Amino acid sequence: MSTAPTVYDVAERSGVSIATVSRVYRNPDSVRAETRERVLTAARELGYVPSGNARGLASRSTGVLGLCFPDYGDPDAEATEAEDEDAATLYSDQIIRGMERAARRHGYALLIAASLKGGPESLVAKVAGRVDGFAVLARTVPTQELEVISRRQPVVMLAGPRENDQLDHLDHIEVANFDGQHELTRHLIEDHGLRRLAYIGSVEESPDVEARFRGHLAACRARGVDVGDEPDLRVALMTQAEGERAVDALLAGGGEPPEALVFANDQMAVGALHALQQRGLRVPEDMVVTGFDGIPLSRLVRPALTTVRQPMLRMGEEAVELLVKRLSGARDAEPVSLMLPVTVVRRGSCGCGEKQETEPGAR
Amino acid sequence: MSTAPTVYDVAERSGVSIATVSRVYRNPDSVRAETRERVLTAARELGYVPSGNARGLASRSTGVLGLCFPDYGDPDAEATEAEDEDAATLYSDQIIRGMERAARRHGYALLIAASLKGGPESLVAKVAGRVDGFAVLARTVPTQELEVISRRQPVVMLAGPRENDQLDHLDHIEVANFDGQHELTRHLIEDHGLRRLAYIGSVEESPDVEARFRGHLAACRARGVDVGDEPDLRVALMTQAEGERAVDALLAGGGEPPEALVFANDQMAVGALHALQQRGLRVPEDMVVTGFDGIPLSRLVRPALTTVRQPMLRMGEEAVELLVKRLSGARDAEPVSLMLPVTVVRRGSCGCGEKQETEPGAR
DNA sequence: GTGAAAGCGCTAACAG
DNA sequence: CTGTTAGCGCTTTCAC
Repeated sequence: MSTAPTVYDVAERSGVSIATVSRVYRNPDSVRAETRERVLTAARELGYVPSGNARGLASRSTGVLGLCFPDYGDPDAEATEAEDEDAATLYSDQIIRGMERAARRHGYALLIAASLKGGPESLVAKVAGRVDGFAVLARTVPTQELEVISRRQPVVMLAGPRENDQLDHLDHIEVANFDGQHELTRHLIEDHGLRRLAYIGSVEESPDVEARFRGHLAACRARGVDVGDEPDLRVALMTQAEGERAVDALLAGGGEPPEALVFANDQMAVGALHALQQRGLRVPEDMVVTGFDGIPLSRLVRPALTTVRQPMLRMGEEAVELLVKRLSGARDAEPVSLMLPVTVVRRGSCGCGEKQETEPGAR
Repeated sequence: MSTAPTVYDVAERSGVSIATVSRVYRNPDSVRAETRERVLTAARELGYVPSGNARGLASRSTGVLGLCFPDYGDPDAEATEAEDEDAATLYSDQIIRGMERAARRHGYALLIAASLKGGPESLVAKVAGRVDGFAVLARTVPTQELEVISRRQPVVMLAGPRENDQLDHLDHIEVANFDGQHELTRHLIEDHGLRRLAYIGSVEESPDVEARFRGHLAACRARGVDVGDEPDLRVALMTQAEGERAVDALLAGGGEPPEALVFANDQMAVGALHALQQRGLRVPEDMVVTGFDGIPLSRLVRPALTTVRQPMLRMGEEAVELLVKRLSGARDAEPVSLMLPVTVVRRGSCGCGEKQETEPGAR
């Protein structure tokens, strides 16, 4: 593999100038058909492929959009190609797919990178330097670094609430966590007449998870249902295993057991379903269970899980739309903030037989 | 957003030369600590982000690996955010995840793009021009184009058999389709004593799917089981819906019904499970069903599906390893061809109660 | 340890 | 329609 051929080589071989070679690729119609063919032939013979870098440099644009997401779990932990895979199939994969799809529609490719740590040269910087604009999953990147970068190119922040500090000039997309949980809890209280609800959250300080809990709180309080300021239980990881453990913890103590277990995500809820089954408790007759996220698994378990579906795919698409909009003119427009509506999916685990969907008031 | 600051701006502001600014980013230790700080400070104040393009141009490398995959389904068909999503979650998503993970380990980012059609400037060319090397899912890209590109940079071909023609210098990773199906069919015949097997394939000319059928054939013939030269049925799409239809087609005709339905993928098999259930037929008592792929759904359906699990995640990882190896020296080494072993997963749908796994002879 | 200068391969006016 | 000419922003010897 010698040195790759350049426009000069192609130009020389086809007897035209480099400008013409360039035109053939950028705007074929602006070159006479015959000339074009000569150039293309020469290029083929030489094995010429235009350098994206040189192009980007000269034209100040890359035709690539980016996505930075957190490094879920360490890459060396060879996950058992079965169990955990489903779990991870959530967030980032869906967003990636949504972005890829939308990007393609607009003629962009997608550059993805999970966070790495490094010297002055961090992940974002690397991505930022190679794309026209990018999306960041909340809390993936140091605020200050993002601030600097976002001064130079469009960035959209995904999930999480709008950052309080200096990032308020970024476009931003979040999901109606509060509304979703609020509606779900309301449903349990009003439609199913439940009063003793146990909420299982996470110790992790995720704004999204917190918003869900606040939705739960609000729904309870508005209806005089007894509820503390804190989740009844906070787990470390929000996994199925933790969900199973949660059941033990909540049913172990004396006193009257709850009528419903309201989980902050589907994974835990699924784990709970297992644990409950093993204890010989029926869902929903003996105990109602609900989740949050709407992962594929949620509708496959028995009973199917009542949950709140997050539109992650759509989030990815919207992110691209926002970026594309900025890139085509509206660079200095006011920052946009989208709140994507969620869907409450009522299924067997709360006692609703047929699947029903509700979309709580999204703004 | 004015013009982005460059090394010159940073150099001027910090009172050093552009060379020093460059060094601070490429090799921090080669610059005196004090100087380095001055530069970094200036950079921060200015909002400087190194241009990946300029870097790539100057250093002839991008730090990015690529993946081209086919455009499954049209992007405008807003899939019902539930049904079809699971299906698509297969192939490309898993590969993407595997590649991303491995790429990250090696300090690379990943550029992904689904096929688009376009002028002389096709998808691959775009990707190729922006990465140091890339993987292509078989049959995503015109052979000739690939041939040209692969003369200039490492390319690894994923799935599909090694292309016969001029692409035999590419590294190549495939999955043991033949072995996997062979072992599965053998299992049905020898361990379950079945003799009347119906194979459901695809009209599409996929080499992978063909290899599976050949594995089936070989297993049958070696044991004197009656089987034709062609699948008993070829469907158009390999979807759940087609799987349901297949059941109708195969059970409609007079004559003795088959004892087992051997599907070329899991999707169809799952559809068949539904259809069978609706007809009041029990699986596996009345009819054995098997799939191929090992999608998450396969272990969630009831009865759980006996299938052959493909290591797509690993394929992504191996692809990156191959690329990295080429990029770090072994550019002219002999082309490598990997055959990844598959795993036969015995579950309820063939009559095996407990889950058992077998890895047929992979080379 | 730091500076000067020469490109990397391409696009983009501007002439012809 | 095609050629000429400047850069685009950074890395990289080679001196100092």
